Amino acid sequence: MVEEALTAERILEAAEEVLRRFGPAKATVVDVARALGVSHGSVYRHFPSKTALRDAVAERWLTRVSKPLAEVAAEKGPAPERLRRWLGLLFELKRKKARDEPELFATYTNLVADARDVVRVHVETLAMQVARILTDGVEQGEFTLDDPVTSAWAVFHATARFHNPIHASEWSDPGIDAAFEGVWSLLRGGLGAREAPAKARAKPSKK
Amino acid sequence: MVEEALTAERILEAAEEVLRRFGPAKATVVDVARALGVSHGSVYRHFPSKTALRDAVAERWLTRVSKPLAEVAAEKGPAPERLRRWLGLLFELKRKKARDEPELFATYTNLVADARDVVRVHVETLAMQVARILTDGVEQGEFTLDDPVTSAWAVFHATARFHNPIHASEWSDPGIDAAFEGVWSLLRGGLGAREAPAKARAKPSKK
DNA sequence: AGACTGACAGATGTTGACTTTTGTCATCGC
DNA sequence: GCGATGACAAAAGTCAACATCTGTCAGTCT
Repeated sequence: MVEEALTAERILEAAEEVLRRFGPAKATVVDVARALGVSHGSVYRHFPSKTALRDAVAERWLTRVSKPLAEVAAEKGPAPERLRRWLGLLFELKRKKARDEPELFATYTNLVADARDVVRVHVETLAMQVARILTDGVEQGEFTLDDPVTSAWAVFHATARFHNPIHASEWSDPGIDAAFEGVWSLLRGGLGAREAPAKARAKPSKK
Repeated sequence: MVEEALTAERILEAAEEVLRRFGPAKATVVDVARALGVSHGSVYRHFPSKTALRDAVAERWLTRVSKPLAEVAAEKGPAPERLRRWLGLLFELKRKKARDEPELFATYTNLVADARDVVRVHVETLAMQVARILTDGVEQGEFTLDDPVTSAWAVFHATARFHNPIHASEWSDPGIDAAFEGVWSLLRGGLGAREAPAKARAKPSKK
């Protein structure tokens, strides 16, 4: 009988399923191995530690968050509206994960608390997406900014309440959407947002 | 021999000292009573529960935070500079507390996690101080705002990273002051900050 | 009579013996 | 030889017996 080869990919799928079922507190490497019908020693042939396995699961999962955001960031339209949609989508995605996949979300929250590398990379990816939108906006004359990267981080910090899982318990507060509106409107002003001048549409003027 | 009467005030002092020594996890009502040389039953004559006692200690402590801030909020000078100083002082005070009084700070962090009333009042007090500065700024023609109270809350949410104790572990990061600068500069723009027009100094124009 | 006590019940926390889990590695089978 | 195994040591987690703590109240002292 042909057994399917044990690959990192298959382990990740099984691990995600096990995490989804038992949560980060109860899921063990033995559970993952059992789901695959192998010994737990075999899992250690593909991942150096349980932590590495958990990080890898989280990384896949975080990529599924940042991919739709990357699409928005790469759009061509007006930057202020795009940034608004991007931030709204980020908040919406995180909230949805927290609601619909509480066990995987708990795994992510643990990673954030540990300040693990996966999270740093994820956050940097997102900040660079914001920076891209801001740069577009500056080129299109819609934003007034000295340094889009610094501003991108500032936007990220200022909206922490709406995407950092440490604040997840506040996401069901009744006033949270109004709070988001308030912060957004402050940020839009802080970025010097205005209608793109018609001339800038055709060809951005120098500097 | 004349024993000093057992008052709520004396209990609070002893409780604060006990909390400072043992932290919120280890301090007991019996410890507080022992420090005062009375039975723990007597403490319950003045506070209905351990929680109420802890809240009362935290309230005293939080007042010591918000009082110097209230002084800054009540100053007369230019509002943008005043807001900047107010936010900087808030951040500085919280960081100092976290560094110098870790046990009392842990008590406060627990209260925040429990979403207790004392904290809600503290946060509302602070937001109203911000609102006051913003209102002054609008009257002096230094800010452009539809609704200073909404903006005050937005400022508060956007700066959560720099005063919410849930983020205390990030306050020793090397980049934290730069992050604060970045967020501040975004906020200042978002408030429509500008030099106060000379005419406004004498008498604010209507609306 | 009112402030305080101390014994008490139920809730909460601690301890330590025991179980499970993580991670390693010599060995196996294809 | 390569991937997998399973026996093993060390680390971490469980759980029940035990200890402490919270909150109450009948009763003492002044």
